[in-house]
Amino acid sequence: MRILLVEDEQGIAAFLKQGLEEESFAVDVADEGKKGLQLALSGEYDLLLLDWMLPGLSGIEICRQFRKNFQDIPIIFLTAKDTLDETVFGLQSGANDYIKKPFHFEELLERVKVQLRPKSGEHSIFVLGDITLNTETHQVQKGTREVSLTQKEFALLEYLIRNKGKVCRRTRIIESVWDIHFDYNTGVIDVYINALRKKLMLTNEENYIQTIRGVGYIAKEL
Amino acid sequence: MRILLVEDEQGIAAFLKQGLEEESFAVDVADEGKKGLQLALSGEYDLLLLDWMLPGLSGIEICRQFRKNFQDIPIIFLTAKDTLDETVFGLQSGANDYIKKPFHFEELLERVKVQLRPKSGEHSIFVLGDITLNTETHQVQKGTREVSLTQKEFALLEYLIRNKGKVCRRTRIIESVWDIHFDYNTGVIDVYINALRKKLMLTNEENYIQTIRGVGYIAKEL
DNA sequence: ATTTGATTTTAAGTGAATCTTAAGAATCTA
DNA sequence: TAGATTCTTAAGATTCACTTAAAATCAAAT
Repeated sequence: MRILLVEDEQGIAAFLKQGLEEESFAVDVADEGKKGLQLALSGEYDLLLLDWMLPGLSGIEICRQFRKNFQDIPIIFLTAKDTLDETVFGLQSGANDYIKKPFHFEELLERVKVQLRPKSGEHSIFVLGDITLNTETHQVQKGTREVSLTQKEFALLEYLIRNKGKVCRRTRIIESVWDIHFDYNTGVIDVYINALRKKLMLTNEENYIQTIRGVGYIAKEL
Repeated sequence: MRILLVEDEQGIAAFLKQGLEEESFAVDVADEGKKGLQLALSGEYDLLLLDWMLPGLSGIEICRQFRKNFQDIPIIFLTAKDTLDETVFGLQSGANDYIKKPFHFEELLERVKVQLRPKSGEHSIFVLGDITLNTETHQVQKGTREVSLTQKEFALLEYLIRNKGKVCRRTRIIESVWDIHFDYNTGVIDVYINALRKKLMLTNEENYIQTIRGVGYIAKEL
């Protein structure tokens, strides 16, 4: 799930970005209104987090313009304002929810998940054969054995399992897991696939992660 | 309240399902171990009733695997076995109660209700290996030795133990223990983890508090 | 109000784990 | 079989956690 965060305060932006990424969202940050709108309109995001007060365009203005083209993408406002008027105004302009600063990250996360729920039915536990991956606790098990994965290994496995049964192209993988958007000619993926297969002890009879030559990989049950 | 019943004997399953539904529980039945675990992991249940002997996975195996992801959901075993050994084994693997077949439905119902009773007066003593932490008296012991902790040290240890077995992310820790919601890039956690390990004299063989690089820490028994 | 001692936080150097790159070996496809 | 793609390994770069010490903050007592 891709989230666009438009927020000018460095600290808040960094904090939210990290927190959300730990929850395995892909987060891009714009620190200024105009750029925010531009990115938003690229259509690559599943959810928008907009600060209310922004240099350039205000959050509300972004919201209104964005809604002209995208009706279904949820928008959540981060706002220091709490007067009814303003809030109503915000919701009228097409936002789905708002949250007052200062807020607990938990609370934001909760609302983000609520907004995304209908689409993804988000469960924090994913299963692939006898492999379970828990995004909540960041733990992976193969059968009864606990497998310890590094961050990148975990992120890659999560991506594959989330797309279980679908072919995952290398370009997509590198975009989602590594956040690299150009320059795909790197061998990282291979290295990490290798690491995963090793740690999960996948054999030829139990090749939950198969390679599709020239395209990418696919995770599937046997 | 949703209950998952994993029981292979048709008759018993139907009997219990009906009885519990009359008490207005929502009951799902799995007649086989593997399916049982799968359903359990969906996270939709408030209580698990597990038969001891099952085709596929044994009840105990389900219990153990389930516990890795869900610490707070009560589990009751239905068992024909009554030797002390086996029962102890069951409770050790994470069950909250067990009931010997044959049993009166009333009795089962009673125990179910006990387990679901709103957690009143929160347990004040938490245990991690040979470490005990008493929120009532604010005391901590390692084995027989009393360990004196400062407020923050205590708060951190309490947080970790309350979430025993789960990975605690740094952002969560800093939110819950320090109440810091932005600007998390501080080294405090490291310093305090260090202090705890020192005061508790945790060695490499006895590392109740393990670090998950890039993510956070986990408190767990060995 | 000032001092003192304890606690909490910041900061910085060090070391270890992880990430990335690169290159040769193995495998697949045309 | 040749060329391309993927696998595997190892080494260099980088990031992150550990540790220590010192600064800042807080609380109690004079």
